[in-house]
Amino acid sequence: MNKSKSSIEHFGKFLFQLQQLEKKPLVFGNAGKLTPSEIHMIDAIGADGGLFMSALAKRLGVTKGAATQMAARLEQKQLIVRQTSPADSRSVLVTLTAVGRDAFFAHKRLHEQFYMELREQLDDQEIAIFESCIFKLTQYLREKSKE
Amino acid sequence: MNKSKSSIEHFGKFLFQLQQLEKKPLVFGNAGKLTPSEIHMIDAIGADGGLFMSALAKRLGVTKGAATQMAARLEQKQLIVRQTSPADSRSVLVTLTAVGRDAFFAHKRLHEQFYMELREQLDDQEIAIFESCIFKLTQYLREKSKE
DNA sequence: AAAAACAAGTTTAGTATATAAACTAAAAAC
DNA sequence: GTTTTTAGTTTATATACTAAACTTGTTTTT
Repeated sequence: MNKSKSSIEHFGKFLFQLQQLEKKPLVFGNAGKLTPSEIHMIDAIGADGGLFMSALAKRLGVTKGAATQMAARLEQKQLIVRQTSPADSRSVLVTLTAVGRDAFFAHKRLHEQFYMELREQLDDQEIAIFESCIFKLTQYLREKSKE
Repeated sequence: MNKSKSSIEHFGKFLFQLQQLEKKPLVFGNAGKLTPSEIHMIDAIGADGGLFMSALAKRLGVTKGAATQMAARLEQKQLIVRQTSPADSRSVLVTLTAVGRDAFFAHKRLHEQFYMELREQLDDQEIAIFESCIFKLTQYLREKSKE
């Protein structure tokens, strides 16, 4: 029980440390400084190759209104393009511009590099089990959120 | 390489899922609804048994100004007490009231219960290795942030 | 001991990010 | 063809934060 108490504290601290790393605006490629929320939206769009506003909002876990505002800002910065769908003129398809894609890849590389650094702290068996734990927990949380 | 690509995505998703869980205000004990930042400050104070404003700000990873504002709100809600130190009249010692402690313990129980749920998804070996990984990574990030 | 430097905390103005609710317009259902 | 649903936007408001100026109290320097 004492052991588990200490573990939960380490877990909490780990999450806190990760959060702190993503707090301040950073430069991504030649897109200039982007806030965490901005690059987060860029990332969601880039990972999908383009999506509609509703799907984007859902993926980011925010309301459609919030997504609209952020998308307006990114469009003004010329990192994304919004175009109404020919099939359904209510729908708005969001895609990255060349500069947006540049930011997307810069961010992706940064994350990959960071994740590799983390992996270097562990041995092969630890990596294998750690990653399988993450996968299981992700599945569990997904099921749980459906309830 | 394909395996590792998928792992980083699961890791990212896991962190996102955890973040989503702590987004909306919740009721803690008889302290009423508290926002994530409010309960976070309560947690930091309760875990220490009381601390000074600077230490509190540092622990939360925010500026002293931000800590002052949040503390003012929690004091108004009668969850904490601020008193100037007799040793150094510039320093302000922050402690929890009875209601604040109640919120602290309610939050702690919630976290413990959640962490137990996560553990139930894993077998004994996985738990042992997962927790040792978390510990190692926490240590690594701490060293890294000192640079 | 007086002046300068430093430290603890607060205040203020501004910014980022979000929600909720009212709204417009298009599509689907009946 | 009217009603309902869906997609997205707008607006007003709230939260949480920072940076910088500030006040007050404590050290340090000379």
